[in-house]
Amino acid sequence: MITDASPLGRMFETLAAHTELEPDDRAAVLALPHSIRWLNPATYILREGERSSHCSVLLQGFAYRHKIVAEGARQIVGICLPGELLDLHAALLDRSDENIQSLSGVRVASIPVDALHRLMDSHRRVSRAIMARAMVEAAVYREWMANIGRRDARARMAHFLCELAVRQQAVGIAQAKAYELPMTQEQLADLLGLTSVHVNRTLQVLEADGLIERQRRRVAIVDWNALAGVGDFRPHYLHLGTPVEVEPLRYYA
Amino acid sequence: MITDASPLGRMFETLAAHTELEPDDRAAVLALPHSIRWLNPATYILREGERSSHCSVLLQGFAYRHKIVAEGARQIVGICLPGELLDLHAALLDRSDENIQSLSGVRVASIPVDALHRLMDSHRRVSRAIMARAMVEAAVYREWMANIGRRDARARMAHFLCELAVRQQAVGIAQAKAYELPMTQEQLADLLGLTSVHVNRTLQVLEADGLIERQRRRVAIVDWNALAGVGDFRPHYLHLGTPVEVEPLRYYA
DNA sequence: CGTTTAATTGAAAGCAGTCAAACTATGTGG
DNA sequence: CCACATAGTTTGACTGCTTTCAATTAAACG
Repeated sequence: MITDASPLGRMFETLAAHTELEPDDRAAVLALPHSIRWLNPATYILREGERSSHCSVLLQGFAYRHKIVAEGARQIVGICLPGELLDLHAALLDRSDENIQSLSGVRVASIPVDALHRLMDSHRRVSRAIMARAMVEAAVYREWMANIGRRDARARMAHFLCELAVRQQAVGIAQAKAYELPMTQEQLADLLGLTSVHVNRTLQVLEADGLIERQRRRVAIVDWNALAGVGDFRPHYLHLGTPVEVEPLRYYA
Repeated sequence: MITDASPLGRMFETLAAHTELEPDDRAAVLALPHSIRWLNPATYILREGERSSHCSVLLQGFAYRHKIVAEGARQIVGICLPGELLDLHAALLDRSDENIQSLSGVRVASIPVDALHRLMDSHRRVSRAIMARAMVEAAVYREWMANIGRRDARARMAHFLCELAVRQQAVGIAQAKAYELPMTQEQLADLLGLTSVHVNRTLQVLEADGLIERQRRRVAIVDWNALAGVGDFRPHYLHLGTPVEVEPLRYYA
């Protein structure tokens, strides 16, 4: 439960999800200097090639990571949810190799890189927690690679829908029975390594088969077990200590 | 130049490549308790689902990370070169979500997780260096995702061949003019999200076009610029401070 | 409301997959 | 040193999932 009013509270919860943290760790995280911005949808938070002196924490809304390859094709390489530290690599490497862009309207906190380094130097458990988060992020990258490289369109889509459901529930922003999918079909296509036309057809098949229902930008997973089966979805790679309870999702409760 | 005889010397060099480290950092890394094993090709170093109390450092030879999806299809999600810390996630998360297997015969050092934690707690620069390496690893994951998701077979293969050339040169194990590709075409296929049949045909085309030459398990990049062009290869995502000099590679000369 | 953006549909083409067989190394034991 | 076994590479014919191209419909927006 996130009962905390501090902007960075959710970030702390995210860190504490994988590593045991103490009250003084919490105090140190919440005490990080930061400035908060509201950004419109589709705003760049970080650009490829950019050098930056601040790290961004996503407080509210969704963001995504993407890369542009030759001929302008785009691959979305990650979806970011509230509580996540978006660009730790900015603190540790030279220039960014990816773009990060808001998907919805977002609230973002900027933390000076120096402050983050001081925090990690002084609080070993926090440092470890941040590292653990980075490990989870890498695990998700690996799973996506397997998803794109070795599953067909139907399975890819099913897998992604399951992942997003679980992750949204894990941070407590899914309404349990259905969730928001704040993406166009073109974005979904760029995420799954497909074309938007094929994404459209794939979604229709999943709906026709009674696995999901769609309504605007919302998705309801009608038959969780079937969808997870189709997508070969096993959530262990998300490293959520206690498996999140994933009950069948429905529009109509 | 790696003029160091200590087994962990190469690991230190790898860490120092992205973060400035001091002599006492070096001493601390080299002082890590460890045991060394020789492993045959195709030996598992880590298995999915496994919990482990040690971290492995690859000292010599090649290894690869992979995941198995439904119906037994395999996706290779990473190639590991000497000097790399293979399974930091073992130290920070519960169970492994991937398999790590030797490609060639390898020499591996096992370091107790506790010792690694103590090192990171006491040496902030080393801790930062390890984190930076993890960031680079993640950057490679992202690039591979873009490679698999948004490039055709020809470009995918070209990109991978370029990456491996640069990375091998970066750790000083490529003979500059040509390098070892210690993989079967089936493994290449599982890495690129293709079939072995198509990998075979793709390699033949690259050779016929005069971009590469093949001989056993060795590859020679005949026309670097052309190959990098075909593969849309830009090495910035490898975050090698000073760009590695990549001269055209040839067998002869 | 008109305008723009996103979703949907149909038909045709193509890149890569599948299946099966032949060929080439490499290695082993007699 | 050769016969056989095994693993990996190569080739051909055919199939098919996904893309491409184009046009239409629906939704979102100011």
